[in-house]
Amino acid sequence: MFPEFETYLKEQESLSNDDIDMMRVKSIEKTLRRKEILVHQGEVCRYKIFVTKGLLRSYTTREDGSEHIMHFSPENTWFTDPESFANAAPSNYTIEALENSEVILWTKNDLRYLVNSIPGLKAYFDALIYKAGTTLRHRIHSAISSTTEEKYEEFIKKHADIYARVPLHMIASYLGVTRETLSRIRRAYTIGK
Amino acid sequence: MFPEFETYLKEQESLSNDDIDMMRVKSIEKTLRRKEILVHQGEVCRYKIFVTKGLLRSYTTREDGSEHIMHFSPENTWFTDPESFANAAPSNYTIEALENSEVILWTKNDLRYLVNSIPGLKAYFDALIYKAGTTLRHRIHSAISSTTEEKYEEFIKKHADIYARVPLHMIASYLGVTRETLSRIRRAYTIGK
DNA sequence: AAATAAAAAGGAGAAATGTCCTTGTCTCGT
DNA sequence: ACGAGACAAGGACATTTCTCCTTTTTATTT
Repeated sequence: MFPEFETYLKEQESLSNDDIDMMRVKSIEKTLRRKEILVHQGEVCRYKIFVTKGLLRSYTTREDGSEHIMHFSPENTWFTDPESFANAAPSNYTIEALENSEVILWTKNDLRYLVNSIPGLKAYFDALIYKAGTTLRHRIHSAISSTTEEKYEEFIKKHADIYARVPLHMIASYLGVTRETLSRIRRAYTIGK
Repeated sequence: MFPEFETYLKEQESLSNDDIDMMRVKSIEKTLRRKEILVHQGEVCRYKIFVTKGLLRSYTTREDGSEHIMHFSPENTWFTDPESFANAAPSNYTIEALENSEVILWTKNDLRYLVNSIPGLKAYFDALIYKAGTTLRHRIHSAISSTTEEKYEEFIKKHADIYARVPLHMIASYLGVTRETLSRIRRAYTIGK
């Protein structure tokens, strides 16, 4: 579990073995079964998460029972609820494993310590935050300006890996439409080649 | 123009007069008339912008001529196109003054120099980026999970200042619906008190 | 102050989406 | 390997939104 993380991180950022060891000491390894929930809506998301294997999602449930998926996080990605994690506030989201997964966790305090101790780690996370911001802005622009068909088409192009691994109704939920609408879009889309 | 900025910034972050002077030296003051465009779609957004007076917006224009508003930036807020600014890439957005406005500009190089020279400035911008991220995530969640009426209601509550200053068709554009739809929502909303 | 432009509301029909339902297939867990 | 549950597709109808249009009101400019 940690070896996969080590391999990945060394590709991303040049870190010494000592640096990696510091991160290992503070890390918590966890195995999740499919459908297992890591953070329940209303709980504090105490961890920054690195997914070494499998796939997580975060979603909210409204009063009427409808689910709305905020994010998919496959292997070799970082994940958390930033608002809950940063402020130790109850999370609006449920974080669930969609496949049998393996994750590494760090608490906020430990992560702060690591960022202060390991040169380059702050810059690494800053770059990730910048990229995440780009993605968020793009998703907003798409939400307000694209047709459902365009959103679907972009999703399967940009997230072919996720598309192949999650049920369609979750893609519909991520895009903000019902599964029936997505089904209609797909019909028209496949016929139109 | 700069005095307003100085007043604002000193409230936000404890900076020495020397720090402020450094920022002043690198700053570019600019006055914009209503409807004047600061960055055209396709141009590089070379500046990080602080609005001391007035109101800016960023928007895209699609092939069919429809406009989609990404952001409103009133006085005492920072603004730029992060993707264009960071990478010196052509911007997808047009940045336009909606009122006669006054802005202060810094280039990327100058800002990098300032952030490296002024203690606390990096942390200040980091905090702004975090808050912006929270806003973006909230807007996405709203886009995929709220009804148009809920989006409208939230907008006028959270952005009462903007609501009072921009035409309704721009709010519709920001929310991702046509002005006719917004008009209908408002009718139902006002009747339902 | 008058002339011009912009903004808002509303109507009517078309298109898209949501809702509720059934059916057939697939998949997962035991 | 089997059975229960999840998933996908599609039909039918209701609702929402879009599109195109006119009319009235409000702002802006000269």
